[in-house]
Amino acid sequence: MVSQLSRPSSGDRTAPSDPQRLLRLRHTCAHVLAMAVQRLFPETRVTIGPSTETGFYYDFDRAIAFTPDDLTRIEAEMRQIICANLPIVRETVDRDELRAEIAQMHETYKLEILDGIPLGEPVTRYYIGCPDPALPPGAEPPSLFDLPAPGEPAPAGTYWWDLCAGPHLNTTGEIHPDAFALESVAGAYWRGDETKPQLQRIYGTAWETPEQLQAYLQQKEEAKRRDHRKLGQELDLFSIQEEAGGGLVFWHPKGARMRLLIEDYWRNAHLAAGYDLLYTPHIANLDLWKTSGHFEFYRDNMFDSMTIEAQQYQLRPMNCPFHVLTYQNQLHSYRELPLRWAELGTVYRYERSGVLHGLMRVRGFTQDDAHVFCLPEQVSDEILAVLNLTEQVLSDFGFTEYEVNLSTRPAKSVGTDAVWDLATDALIQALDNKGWDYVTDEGGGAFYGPKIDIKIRDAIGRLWQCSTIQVDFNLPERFDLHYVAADGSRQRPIMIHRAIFGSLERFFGILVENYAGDFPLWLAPVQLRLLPVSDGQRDYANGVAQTLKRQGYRVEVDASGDRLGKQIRTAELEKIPVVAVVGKREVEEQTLSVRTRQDGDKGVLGLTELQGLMAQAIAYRRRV
RNA sequence: GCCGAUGUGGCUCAGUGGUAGAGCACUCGAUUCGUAAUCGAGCGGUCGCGGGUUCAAAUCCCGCCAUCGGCUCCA
Repeated sequence: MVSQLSRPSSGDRTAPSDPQRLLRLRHTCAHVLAMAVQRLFPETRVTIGPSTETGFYYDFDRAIAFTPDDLTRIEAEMRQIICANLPIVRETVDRDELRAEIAQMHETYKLEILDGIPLGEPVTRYYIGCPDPALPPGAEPPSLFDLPAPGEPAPAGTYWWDLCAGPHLNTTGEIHPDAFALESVAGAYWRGDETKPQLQRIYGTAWETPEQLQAYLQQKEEAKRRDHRKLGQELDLFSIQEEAGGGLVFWHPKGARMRLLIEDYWRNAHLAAGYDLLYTPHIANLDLWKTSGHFEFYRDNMFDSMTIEAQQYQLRPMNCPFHVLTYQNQLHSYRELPLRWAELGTVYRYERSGVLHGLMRVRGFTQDDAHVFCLPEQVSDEILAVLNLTEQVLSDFGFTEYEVNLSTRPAKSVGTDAVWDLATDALIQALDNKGWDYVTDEGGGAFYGPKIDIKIRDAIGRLWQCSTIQVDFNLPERFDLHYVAADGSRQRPIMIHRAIFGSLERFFGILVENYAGDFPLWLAPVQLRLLPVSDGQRDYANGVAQTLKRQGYRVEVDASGDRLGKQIRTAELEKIPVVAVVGKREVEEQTLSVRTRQDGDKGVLGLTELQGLMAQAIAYRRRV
């Protein structure tokens, strides 16, 4: 057996960094993790352990839960294995022999994996360490706890193996012992299927160098610093309260002020882009949802219906049927189309308790929804117009980098293939006209039609899904919508669903994280705070505040009576963009000592200079 | 929903079977002060909720709720 093995060269941690090597390194880390776990907890059964974007994980089946202490021990064991610089050896094996061997080890998951490998494909295993031919199969190999010093050969027979297609590093020593870390343990279903047994997943992160690991950990800290749930609390923007229930958002005055600014911007942008606005109810007769198909296809996400005078009513999970009813309310000529109707429509969806997450995943939220009813020949241009509007809106909020997905027909869906092809082609044509690159997500569409999803990249490089554009041939059919064509015949309009923010709640959360709570001046809930040095300047400060408020600025006067240093500290902690100190000198000279968050002390300014500074930042949607 | 962890004043956290604590915030008093915390006093919690064990429960056990990290799902 040993003769078939290809021996690796010695450990090499200085190899040039390339993406393929990083994948191998992470995959090898997963194996080292599994080896460490099985050495420490021999009753554990192994499953799979791939690399991830930042590291690796391995799923284990073990009756007892791993504790944080266990992770520390496992990590130490991994470091032993790495420092022992054990060879990693690939072996092509006979399927039936391996099956017998695995069966004897009671590694049932591995057996399932083995049987899932198509006949004719080679079956390989990867050793860590070198199997000792003298050691009978299944026998306990020597302990790794008394490994030799790094660089010296490991004792013969110290090994572990995993059924695996690879590829891997050549030795465990190629992993830098200070460039990996175990991160967390979590539940995960076998094969990602919630009807299958739940396993314990240990997550780790791994990099080429300790510096890269540190950079990653810093990035994680940075994300924690920007967490909208933390900042939402600290800046008093919103809350989610246990008494009311999970996933239901309370907008506090400052958050509500920002939301109003966002909504105002949105309304103006839509009116300018040829949209009309609608307001429609939050509940409707259940029959409406049966007609629309939601009751059949979306029921899992709908709250239970309620009975009102022997009729069933349904809290809405989507706005589209209401816009359809509005369309249906009268006969439309082809001359009227396209009709573009937008609504900040609040919807309620049942989400399983475990998935709720701050503002990003809630049970009640407001979509910036719109539906375009148009002629078939208008579809492509209308989608292009939506893409343009989306780009304009997102970039005004500071997002200029996008990743675009085209999602095609899912398994659970309505309509004929021909109709789906037509809709998908219209989306592709619009994307081509816009000149945007996109990736296709096969089967990722809504049940009623294909869609374009736009993800935005935030200040620290993360992607967030916001905008969505969907072509729908289904609802017009179900509701028997029509328009009167030039020849007097009745024809079916095509419906485009679209949202730019997606959900106001989620978009707001993304804004908070993108700006880390340091909002551009046009969005800041409080733009300017005046700080009186002592009580004698309070009247002057109030007068200045009044003047600016009348001009539409959001201004406060610090009424705490604290000393100046404390007032500045408080304003900094609240991330107020501009503060103006008012002392005796300023009152005498009718000036203000201005300090901005970005630039610090701006010196003494007159009122008009301050207005100019602020007006410019607002006009350019900049931070100040 | 599932796995694991967590839940103590408005906020951040200490307290592991024996009379509930600190800092900040808040209120009051003194100070009227010049660019990131003035000093002092006071108010404030049936320790997430419900049940159980015990002479005695924030602490141990059970159930539920919420939050956090994941899985599945998703705006």
